[in-house]
Amino acid sequence: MKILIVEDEVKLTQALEFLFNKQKIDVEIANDGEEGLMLAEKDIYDVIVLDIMLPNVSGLEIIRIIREKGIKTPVIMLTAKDTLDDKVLGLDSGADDYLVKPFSTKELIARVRALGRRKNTEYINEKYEFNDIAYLPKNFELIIRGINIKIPKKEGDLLEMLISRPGQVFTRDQIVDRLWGLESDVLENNIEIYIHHLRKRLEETNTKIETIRGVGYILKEK
Amino acid sequence: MKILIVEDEVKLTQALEFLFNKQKIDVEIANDGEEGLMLAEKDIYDVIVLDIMLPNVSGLEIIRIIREKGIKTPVIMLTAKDTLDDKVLGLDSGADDYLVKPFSTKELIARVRALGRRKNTEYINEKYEFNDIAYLPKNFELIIRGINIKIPKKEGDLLEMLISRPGQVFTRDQIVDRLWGLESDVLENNIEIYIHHLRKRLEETNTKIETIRGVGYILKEK
DNA sequence: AAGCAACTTAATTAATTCTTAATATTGCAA
DNA sequence: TTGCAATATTAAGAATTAATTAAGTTGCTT
Repeated sequence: MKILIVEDEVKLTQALEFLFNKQKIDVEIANDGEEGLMLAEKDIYDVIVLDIMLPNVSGLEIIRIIREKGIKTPVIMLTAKDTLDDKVLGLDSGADDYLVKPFSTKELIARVRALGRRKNTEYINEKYEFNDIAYLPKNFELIIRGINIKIPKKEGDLLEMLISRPGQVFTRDQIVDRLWGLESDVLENNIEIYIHHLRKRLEETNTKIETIRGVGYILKEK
Repeated sequence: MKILIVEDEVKLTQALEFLFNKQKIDVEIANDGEEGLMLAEKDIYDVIVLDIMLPNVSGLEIIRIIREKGIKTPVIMLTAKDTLDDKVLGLDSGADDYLVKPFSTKELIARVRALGRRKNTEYINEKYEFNDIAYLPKNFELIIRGINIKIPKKEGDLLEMLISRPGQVFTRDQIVDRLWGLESDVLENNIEIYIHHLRKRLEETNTKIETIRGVGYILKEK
């Protein structure tokens, strides 16, 4: 699971990053609204944690914009007591949950987990299932015909991305961003290599990865 | 998605072009009002970004004229703080959104995206449906009798254009402009080739592409 | 510190898509 | 109805993008 935290208090973000990492949850940080919006738009996160009060672009703005764009990633809002407004309370803002500052980090982690796992959300934390395959991100295990196969991390991350929303196209950019981070400059060829590895593993299954030339890849039934 | 930017600051337009391209958004630039109007009239863009203060013809003029002509492309206005007038603020000008200079390029990109994806906009939808066919531009998939067929990009772009407004004639010029860009010098014969490909795909359906001799093509029920 | 697994780079091969070009057909006007 | 311009068809080769293979590097584990 990979989450985005948009929050301008640097100390807090550092602490959260550390705690989430301990829980095997990857974290990307944005320290202002503008950067947060840019990252959120990438549509590569499982959960977004969003402070309302932000420099440049407010949290509510960010939600509005990404929801307009059809991005359905669950959002948890962080609000100070004195900025608690009805929109947030009623979750009309487009957010899925909120926490009032100061909050317990344990509580936040629990809620991130809960949202990441929620039914109806495309991402499910514990186990992804599609067609005749399943994947356990926690142990990087691909399950085919009841047999669990441990696969390398990068392969796992890629598979997780694809299986989290089968039938949806993931662009090469999205894949690079998610697997190698934002300002990485790995050769795009690496995508093809991991796709290749996964395809080999899926050979005997009824599931395939389709190429959308010039765009990206998509997980489908054969 | 393809957008038109009408703005006389060359440095700004160059920067924007670069940034939009990175987001896989095609950009056409006009550096003065006259050229901008000429291009906007072509009615081949998904979004138009329009500076108010322009040499020759003002941005407000351009909107007025294209709206009079029935062109519904969403428009985002760029205004300096000191030329912010009520018309723009109230969006009575015919524009759909506005940004005050200096603006965050990320914000602009976000808003272009939001408008480009808006329902009822002619281009860019999740799914186009007409008669007995449908098209998914994201995956370049044509759906016939419940079967999804992947088609090449150029074919897809052409189909998207036609199916976005069925029953409307698209001129050969519009098609060339949209598929190959303005100063391209591909042989016009290419249009016929792609029309031909699409027709083959539509053979078994109840939908056809009709030739309007000397003008262009139109998507219709058989 | 050696050995192994995972990851990255690089180079080659394969496949698809786009364009050119050459030829055939159609529809319209004189 | 003949001839011309516009459109349709087909085939071939360029160009682009992806797949594959191999070799080298890193970093972890024991």
